[in-house]
Amino acid sequence: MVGGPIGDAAFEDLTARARIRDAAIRLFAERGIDGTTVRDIAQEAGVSPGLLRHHFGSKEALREVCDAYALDRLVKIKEDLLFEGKVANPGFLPSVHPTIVLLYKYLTRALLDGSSGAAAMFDDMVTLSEQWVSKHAPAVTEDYRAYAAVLVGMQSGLLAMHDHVSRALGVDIFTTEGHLRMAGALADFYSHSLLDPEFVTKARAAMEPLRAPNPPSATGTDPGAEGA
Amino acid sequence: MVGGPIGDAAFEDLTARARIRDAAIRLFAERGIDGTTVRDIAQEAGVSPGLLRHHFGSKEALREVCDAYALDRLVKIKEDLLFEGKVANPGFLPSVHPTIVLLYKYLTRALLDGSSGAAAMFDDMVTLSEQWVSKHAPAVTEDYRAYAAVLVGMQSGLLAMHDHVSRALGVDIFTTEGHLRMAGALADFYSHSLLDPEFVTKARAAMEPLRAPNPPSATGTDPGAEGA
DNA sequence: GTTGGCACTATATGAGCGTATAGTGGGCAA
DNA sequence: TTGCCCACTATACGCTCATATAGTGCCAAC
Repeated sequence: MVGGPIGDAAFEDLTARARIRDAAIRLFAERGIDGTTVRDIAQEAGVSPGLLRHHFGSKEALREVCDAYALDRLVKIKEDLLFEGKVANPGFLPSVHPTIVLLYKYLTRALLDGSSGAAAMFDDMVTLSEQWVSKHAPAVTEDYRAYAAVLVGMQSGLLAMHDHVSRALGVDIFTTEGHLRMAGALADFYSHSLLDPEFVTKARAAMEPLRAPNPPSATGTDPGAEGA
Repeated sequence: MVGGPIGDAAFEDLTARARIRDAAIRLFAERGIDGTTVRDIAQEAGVSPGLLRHHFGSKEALREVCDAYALDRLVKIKEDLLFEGKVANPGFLPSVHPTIVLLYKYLTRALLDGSSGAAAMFDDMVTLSEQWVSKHAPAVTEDYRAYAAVLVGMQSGLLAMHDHVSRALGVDIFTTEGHLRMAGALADFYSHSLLDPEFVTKARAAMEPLRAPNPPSATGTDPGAEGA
């Protein structure tokens, strides 16, 4: 059993504690930690602010519970999908999809706001990617660790830029249509080389002098600069 | 003339207005908008909170001035580098590097905190990338807009994940050493195909059914999932 | 030398925050 | 019936924030 979507149904069937936790995850995901007040959470959960304190002690403690719960929940869903063979079950994926979207939004926020649990997840993902790349695509780089860190950083960063990417695309990337469009572009990205290897070799050589002990770094290949 | 680094020298030579603006850019970049108080800014600039109000009217107005200034400053520096031929001038790049790093940090924050100026910059970068890709690498995708949006989203998102990437790498990516390491991985990323095109074609086909009108999107290729 | 204006400071105000605590009501054991 | 526990509410405290306003001193114009 994976449990219902965090967002909606069976609202009054949940214990107040669970309602508070779910409301917190929703609001934290949408507005960030500092952008959410305990009063907001209490109102969203339909309880008094005092009850939140009664159950969780403090906002920070509630947040840690949310971190752990979101991480755990996402792992469980993925296990169900991969090991319980529920991918084959049509209707399972659509049923958990809203929850997955919410959890990704929450964890992305947690990454930006600085949560130790999310940071550990990030590190795990880097290590897993590192192993995957060195095993399945060993020729792409000589520095697996840096490659993996950049890969995971760009993936999670892309989600962090959700609003801007959606705006540029004209469609929310968390809708089916938007997600497919983004996934298609990502697939292109991973399966084609954007830059001429020769050009890259030259650029690398041009940067080489900076590796000398003293002077600060270059900006010519600075990420976030112009398109390429 | 590009002006001195925002961060440090000639502190007391600047007008109070400029000191306040520079202090705000520094603190906003480091702690975010909401994480910075007008008292912090005033103290950092060595003036009273009242003077900040006198010159800028409100925190939000100050922020807009900072947005415009940071954008303008970065454009000017890039123009100097590209069109004034100052790239050739050794010593120019190292002299402006700290400022560039600061401006990137600031604009990344502005993107995350939601500034209209930064959003416009993002859109411009997407459009520029779109044009560049369709002209110089037309074979990589059929959907230039989505490709460009993802490209820019990942680049800026990577900077947004600065702390986590640096931690995973064991070195701050805004130092020379860290930057070179990250740039190297990025170069690998852009010049080699990570995934087998055949595998991608299959994955794309597997996702195709979702394009049907109704059901929500899939998660099998969800970005931010495991390494690949 | 006086006046006017402006950069600047000190201090006040009111809202909103997290947190604290006293109180209430209903169900359950004895 | 009595007593007690516990989920839950109402209210208040202390703090910090952005913002507002009254006041000060310098400097240039006349």
